[in-house]
Amino acid sequence: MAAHTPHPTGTPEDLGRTPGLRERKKQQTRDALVQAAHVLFLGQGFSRTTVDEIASAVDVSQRTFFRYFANKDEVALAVMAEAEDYFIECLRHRPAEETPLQALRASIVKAWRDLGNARESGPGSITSALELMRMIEDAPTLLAAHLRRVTEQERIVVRVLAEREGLDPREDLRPAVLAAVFGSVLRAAHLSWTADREPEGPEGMITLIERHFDQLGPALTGHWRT
Amino acid sequence: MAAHTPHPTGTPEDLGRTPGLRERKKQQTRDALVQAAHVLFLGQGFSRTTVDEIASAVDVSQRTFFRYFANKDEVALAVMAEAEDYFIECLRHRPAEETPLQALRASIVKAWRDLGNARESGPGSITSALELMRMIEDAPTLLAAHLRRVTEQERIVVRVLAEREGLDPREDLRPAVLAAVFGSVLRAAHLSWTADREPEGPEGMITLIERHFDQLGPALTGHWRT
DNA sequence: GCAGATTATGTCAGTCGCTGACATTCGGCA
DNA sequence: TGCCGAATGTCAGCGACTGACATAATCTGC
Repeated sequence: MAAHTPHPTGTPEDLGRTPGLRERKKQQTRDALVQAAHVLFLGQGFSRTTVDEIASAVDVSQRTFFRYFANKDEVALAVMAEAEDYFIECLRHRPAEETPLQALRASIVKAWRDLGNARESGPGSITSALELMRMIEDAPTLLAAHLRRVTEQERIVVRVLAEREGLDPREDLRPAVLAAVFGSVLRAAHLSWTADREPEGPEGMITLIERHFDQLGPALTGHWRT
Repeated sequence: MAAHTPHPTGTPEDLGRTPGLRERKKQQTRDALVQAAHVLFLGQGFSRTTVDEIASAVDVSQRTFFRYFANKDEVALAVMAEAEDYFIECLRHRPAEETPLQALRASIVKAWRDLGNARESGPGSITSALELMRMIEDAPTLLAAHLRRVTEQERIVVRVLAEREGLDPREDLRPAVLAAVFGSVLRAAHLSWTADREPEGPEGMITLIERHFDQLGPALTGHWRT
């Protein structure tokens, strides 16, 4: 809103900083679409909200909506997508001394915590993402789309892990296996979250994730009956 | 076609064995739909096949198709659904001495092997299921639907494991975690299968699954660089 | 066998998600 | 100011899916 840059085409360091009016307006309508969709979804449910409603709430045509988002699912998952990207960023900057599993666990906890401390409310807030997760579970197509996104993220995790440890993911199966296991533990934690319906915020989610990670060893080894 | 039962309402043991003409015809058209869909999908791709085509190939109305299958994805995944059910059956009959992880691994191997040895070809054959898996990967909505099915299966696995070991899955997280890990290892193996494009049949898939399971321990523990 | 209750199926109209094609408007830039 | 390209609107259309109602087929008791 408050533009602090007087000259549109200014000093060299302005390159990429002030993206120009056109770019700003695009980002603006994109954010507006996400926000409007979010409000409508939480208000009246995902399936009972039509794309036309979202579009006309922002006063753009339906066609324009589909130029920003490939489908209705995408606008719903846009908020979570940011969080996922941030997690990847965290993973890339973990110290090399950590084991791969430690690095993954530390990254996801850091990602949740940072995002939780950052914006408290608004369209991109973490509480919004948590509300979204509840919604996902009872919208079949949305859940499906979300799972697909998760698997795409897993592929990235495989690549990052392989780079980090300096090995070829096609020869060594460990990156793929660990990425898959990591993703599945997270999903189990998420399911637990939506099922138990604990009202705590991001910190509640973090402890849930930690609890599930702690069960990884016990779940895999030996008999369970004492 | 050749009716060997002279009396429609026959002996007591006929109850549930001969489901009546109506029920038989239903099963018949259902099978025909699955088969026709399968042929069309593999021939011209999933997205380029319309429901109308499938329906008219079996000479029923589109509306009837949707009374058998909730959506286009479902008819594509119908074949794999049988295999999944059989796996659950295998898991239920594993000896109690095995650890949960051993039981899961043995069940999936047995399921693939039995189904591989059973019907060599036909609409419900295992080779069909393998062909399907290739198709799933490049049909976004289909992949999404498949992933959703997988998570539903995981919930069942959680229940079976909890019963088997006699504990409450809401208190003890191990069933949920192990089920999730198991599912993720399988998905990694499946991805590997579709990526490497090894032409071997069910046995190839089995060895792939075993190889991935063998990497579970190594992937989770310690550093990877020697 | 035969009415009458059930149940599967067909037909039709309609909604919604999504896409291609073309015209129009608006920001970027000389 | 005037041109270029990008963003948007409009329109027509396809395909997945659904509700409502009519029709035809099975099943049931007699």
